[in-house]
Amino acid sequence: MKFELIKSDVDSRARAGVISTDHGKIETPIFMPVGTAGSVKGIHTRDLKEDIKAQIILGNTYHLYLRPGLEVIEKAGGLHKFNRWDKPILTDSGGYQVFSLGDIRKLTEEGARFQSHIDGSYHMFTPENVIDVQRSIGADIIMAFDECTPGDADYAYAKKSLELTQRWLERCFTQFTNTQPKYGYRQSLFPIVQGNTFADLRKAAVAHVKTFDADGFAIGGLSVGEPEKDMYEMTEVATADLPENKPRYLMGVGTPVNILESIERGVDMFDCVMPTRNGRNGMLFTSEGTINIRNKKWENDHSPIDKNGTSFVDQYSKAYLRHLIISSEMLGAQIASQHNLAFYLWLVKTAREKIMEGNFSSWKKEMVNQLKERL
RNA sequence: GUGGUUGUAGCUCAGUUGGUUAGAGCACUGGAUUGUGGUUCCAGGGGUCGUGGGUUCAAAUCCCAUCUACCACC
Repeated sequence: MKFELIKSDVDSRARAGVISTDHGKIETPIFMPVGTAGSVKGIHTRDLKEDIKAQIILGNTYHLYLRPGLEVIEKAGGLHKFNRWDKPILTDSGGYQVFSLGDIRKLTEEGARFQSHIDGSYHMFTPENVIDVQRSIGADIIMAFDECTPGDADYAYAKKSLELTQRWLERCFTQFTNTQPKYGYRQSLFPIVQGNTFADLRKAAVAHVKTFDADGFAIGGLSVGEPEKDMYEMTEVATADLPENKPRYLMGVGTPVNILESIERGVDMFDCVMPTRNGRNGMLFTSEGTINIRNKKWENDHSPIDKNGTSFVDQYSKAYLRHLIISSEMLGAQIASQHNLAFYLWLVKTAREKIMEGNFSSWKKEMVNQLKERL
């Protein structure tokens, strides 16, 4: 994998670049739709490509490992063949699931023991086997196994946790170096910067990850309950010291405003469940603000969902989409997800254009105000 | 016609030996959701307790009448 920095903004740390993988190029800044179990819920790959214009999607190690399991994916020839998505894929390592499924985990130096949410069976993730699993899934970008601390963790816990994540990172890279891709194309391993909301820990974490010859770097442990202000501060602390010539991936973020603020702070890659999960529950993001389509005021509004939208689904009326969502019709979740993803991809594409034109900052300021509106 | 059962929120139902301001789930109206368990959480509105009498300090609860729906019998 290769990253080329095309243009740096004059007024901020915002950047435009291109990532080249064996499955094609990714123009940054980019948003990556989340496809947990090998599918972006409710969206065909055709629409993902042609309508939403996604350039890379996520898969989830935790979920794919539990179901369908590695044997099936290997027999399919890897995830790209299995789900018929021939562009780049990134897999999350499962570190976040260990955190978010908190009740059923046990962390040790060796790794994380957890119980399947599907059948209650016991499993162990270690830095080594998480790399192996991601070799089997075959994503272009794979993530290190880390511990993601909750937003309100105290300093002592954050420090102890960071040190564990750092030891795990060493083991991830050792395993990565000692193994080969299974399907004939290259894979890149991204370390993850932890350190919670403590600037000195974040700085130490960045210094540590830079000692590895990685193709890109992720910032994790944010948007997990900490104040928004802390999230921006920690992002700045991280991007200040990360290598200029490698992409930065802010994990799990976020709202459209979060994304613009983070692009301004030097982030190149994003993923978030918000456009799909919140979409399924009736929350729509548009260039004019946020809509809760369940609200009664849309009951008889027969205007398009988003008159400025780029997706064909934007032609459906608000009243119809409200009816579908309230009736729990599958099509409602599909339309809302597709609209939101198309909007997110439009947002980062436009941000990139503005960076290229050299007027990102003024556009971003205006856009952020508009995005905060509730319609 | 006779006997029995039933009636409490939009729906399905709780409601103790009579005892504060009659509850729940779903639905409805708002809000939340950030490296996805097709969610989950928070808040709110809404009831002449079928109707009319009676007993009692006090009735959704006990008594009488009446209406409604259903069941059985004639």
